[in-house]
Order: sequence, then structure tokens, then C-alpha cells
Amino acid sequence: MSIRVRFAPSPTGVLHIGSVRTALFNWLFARHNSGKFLLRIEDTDKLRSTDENTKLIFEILKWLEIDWDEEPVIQSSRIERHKEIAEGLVKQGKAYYCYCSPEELESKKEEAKKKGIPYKYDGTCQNRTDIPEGINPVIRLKADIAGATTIHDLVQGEVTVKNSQLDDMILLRSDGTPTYMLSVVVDDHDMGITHVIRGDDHLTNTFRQIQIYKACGWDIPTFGHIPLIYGPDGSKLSKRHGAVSANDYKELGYLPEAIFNYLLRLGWSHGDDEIISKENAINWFDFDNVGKSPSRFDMAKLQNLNAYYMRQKENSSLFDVLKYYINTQLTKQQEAYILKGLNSLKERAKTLVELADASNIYINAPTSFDESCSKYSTPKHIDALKQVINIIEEMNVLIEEELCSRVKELARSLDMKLVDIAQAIRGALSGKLVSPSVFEVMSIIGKTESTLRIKRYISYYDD
RNA sequence: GUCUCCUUCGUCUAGGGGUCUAGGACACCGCCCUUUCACGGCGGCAACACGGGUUCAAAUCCCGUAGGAGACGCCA
Repeated sequence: MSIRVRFAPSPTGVLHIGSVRTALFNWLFARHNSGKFLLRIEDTDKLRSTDENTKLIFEILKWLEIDWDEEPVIQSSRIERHKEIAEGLVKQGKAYYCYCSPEELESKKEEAKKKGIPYKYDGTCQNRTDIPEGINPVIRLKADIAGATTIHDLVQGEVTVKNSQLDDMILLRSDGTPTYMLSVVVDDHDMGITHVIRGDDHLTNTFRQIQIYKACGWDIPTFGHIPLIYGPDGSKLSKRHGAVSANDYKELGYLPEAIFNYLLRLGWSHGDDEIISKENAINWFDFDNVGKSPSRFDMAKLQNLNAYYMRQKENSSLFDVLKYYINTQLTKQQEAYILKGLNSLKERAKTLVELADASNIYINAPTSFDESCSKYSTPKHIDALKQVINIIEEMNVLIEEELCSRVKELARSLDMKLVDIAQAIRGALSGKLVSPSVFEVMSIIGKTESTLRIKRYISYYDD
């Protein structure tokens, strides 16, 4: 039988980066085994679900090139089916109507808590004969509390839970809508899911869900529960750690390739391999090498990977994604400048946001000079800069190597170090003391613009 | 509280009884390259949670302890 897996996010919030990893592992497993990767939007909580979140789920998956098969299933459209199953179970005597009010149950929970015993629904309504008027009942499953249930989890291995831990869970709410437990099981069954791969926060739910499978007489799929991703301090990943939603990482300037590779290596490994292409990921992926322990999100490693993929990326396609992060409309000339300078720019940036910022040297002349520039603004430096202007003017076109050697010559004749003149030029060109090679920059922006920037620097300091 | 899961350098991990004086990557530190910053190259720091077993031999198997996480909803 061919493998069918699904990714089933709920659009009640932003798409968590940990969920993206779950999607990735599902996708890899499907592609590795030539199976199907399906999507299901779990939007039964209509109050908290938004179309915006749903849209973002599709966008992020596309961005990462995690493609899905078949039409996505919208869970809310299947409520009638869920209801039908729940009512069918009542008819078969495997489930029953429960008229206990939320208040009654609440007080029973309180009581159990006081006594220090775990709360379980006591089954009051299982044999109820007096049907109260005017109360909308819920449907509860009759739990089979005998024996134990064991699963062979793809990640966690053999896990056994005593059935006495379980109680009669609610399948259908009093308003007639299905609970999560019911809808996942019914949908997974109807979609023909063979392997349920999800976060390990669902591990204990699995045993409840198996009860539903059994009551319905359906085949139980194979489960795989992957550990969650935590923040750098081991607590739940939250906003204060930087970013939680996958979309945030895009905005922060990360390449999808970097996110893909980072997420893949977080919790899964293939020997000492660190840089893994999509093709190899598909070829190599398996659950034997998924770790059981939770992992922490390390922004520094992501940045390193991102820097690597930016350097690897061919300039024109890197420029295409870079445009998204540059806020101004570029002229044809500015585009050409950036493209020429990209080789040097890209090895100095860790994110696309940084790269966009560094590209500014080819877009705008500095409007101010960093405090640190003043160190290179003594009369000696100013004099040298004036002579640099002379050199520029003597040249027909600014050729990087020639310009460099002529300025070196100048430094010798003035008995200065090259670094002193170069830093003064850098300040003039960028307003900062950090940039790609000044000779490269000047050769790209040309004689006029170079001269202009240097002159401005001179008049700023020389008065 | 009950149940379930987890525990190798700061972080991600390799390791599945002897080849482990525990390997790689990121981060950090130093050196080299160098017009700055980076890139790159070389080197360094740094871990088997603890306690018992089993065994000739344990990071690796078993049992405890401690710590961490998750579940226990008419949320998903």
C-alpha cells in the first residue's frame, strides 16, 4: 500500500516554525517513499480561525517549495460527516448521550483535585434513564478501560499506556460540532492516511484516538511523534526569542533554502553532513535518524546557514529575492551597480536585510558620517583625499586594480599607510568604516560619483 | 497530583559493548591572509546528568535518583 501522510495545521494562529518542521518531515517522508503528502486545514474552531492565517499557511509552504498532492481538505466542511459517525456509534451502543452540565463537571474536577486524585469522567450518563428536558447533550465514547494499548511509534519506539488512564471522552459537543479527537480520526481515516506524523504534544492523545479507531472498526495508522522545538533557553519558543512564525523568518531576511536545511538538521541527522540539498534530503530522510529529545532553536546557526546559501546563490537570482528587502524603487543604473557589487556584498551579510542595507552604498551617497570617521579626517587625510581626486581625474575609466596600485603609490609618496587613505575613502563613500573594497566600489559607481562623495567628505571636515 | 516522553561540548548532533585520550558543525578565543569588515585557511577551549548494577570491557544494556518537557478541555 502506498504511503499517504498529511500536514494538518489549524489556522487559529500564525504558523509556528515547529509546525513547519513537522510539515517538512511529513513531506520528506512522502517524497522519499513516493507517497502522497496531503494538506488539511483544521478550522473547526471558527471563532479563532482566520482566512489570513490559512492564506499564510499556503504561502509559507510554497515559499519553502513543500508542495502538496490533491486538494487541501477543509475540516469545517466535513462536520456533517463527523456528526454522522458520532451518532452511528451511539446507535451501535459504543457511545452515549451525556447530559451533565459543564458546571457539574467542573465541580467534580475540583473535588478530584482536592483529593489529589486524577479526574476522570465518572460515566454518570452511561446508564441514565431519566432524560432531562431542554438540555442539549454531548456524545461521549464508551472507553474500553481494560488492558493496555501499545503503539510502535516511528520516533518514540514502543509506548504503552494503560487503558484505565482513559475516560469517556466527548466526541460531539452540545452545539453539535465535533471535537478535535473525533474529527482528526474521521478525517485521517477518510483521507486514507497511513502514517500520522505530528508533534509529540499529541503522543498521549494518540491512545484516546485509537479508542475511536477501534470503536469504528477502522485500521489504525502508524504514528510518528516528533519532538517540539524550544527557545534557546529551553522554554517554549516565543516572540521574545526572536521569531516564532515561519513568516517572521522570511521578513527577517532568511532564504527558504536556509530554513529548509536548518529545520531538517534540527532533530535529524545524516552522519556529519551539515549542508544538505533538497535532493539528498529526499534520498536520505528516514525516521531512524530523528532524535527523541527536544531541540532548541539556535539563531546563530540559522544565520550561518543563511550566509552560506546567500554566498552560493547565483547573483541574478539572489538579486531577485533581494529586491523584496530594498525599500526604494531602483533605477536601472542602481540595479546594475548592485549586481556588479553583489559578489563582495553577499559575503559580508548574514541575512537579506543586512544585504539590502549594505547595498545602499550603490543607491545613496552617505547623508552623514559616523563618529568613527573623524579619525580619518585630519589635514593629512584630507590632503591625501585631494590627491586621490587628482588620480581619479587623470584616469579615463576607473579600473579597480589600477586605481588600487596608484593609491598605493600615493601612500608611499606621502609616507602614509594604505589603510589610512583607504579608510578615509571608505568614510567618504559609505559614511562608515565598513564596506567592500573601496577600489571596487569606486570602479562601479564611476568617476563622477566617486569624486562627488569624496569632495563632500572633504568639505564636511575641512572648514 | 497522575500518566507519558526526554537527558553526549553553550547549541545542533555523530556514536548503537572494545577502533572513544568521545568525532563534526555553529558560537566563542587565537594566529594567518588583508585597504576596513567579511570570506577563506590553520589552531584552541569545551560534553557522555548522578548513583547502582550486568560484563573481561559501557557514552552505548538494565534499574533507580535528579532535572526538563508534554498530556490530563464541550482548544486544536
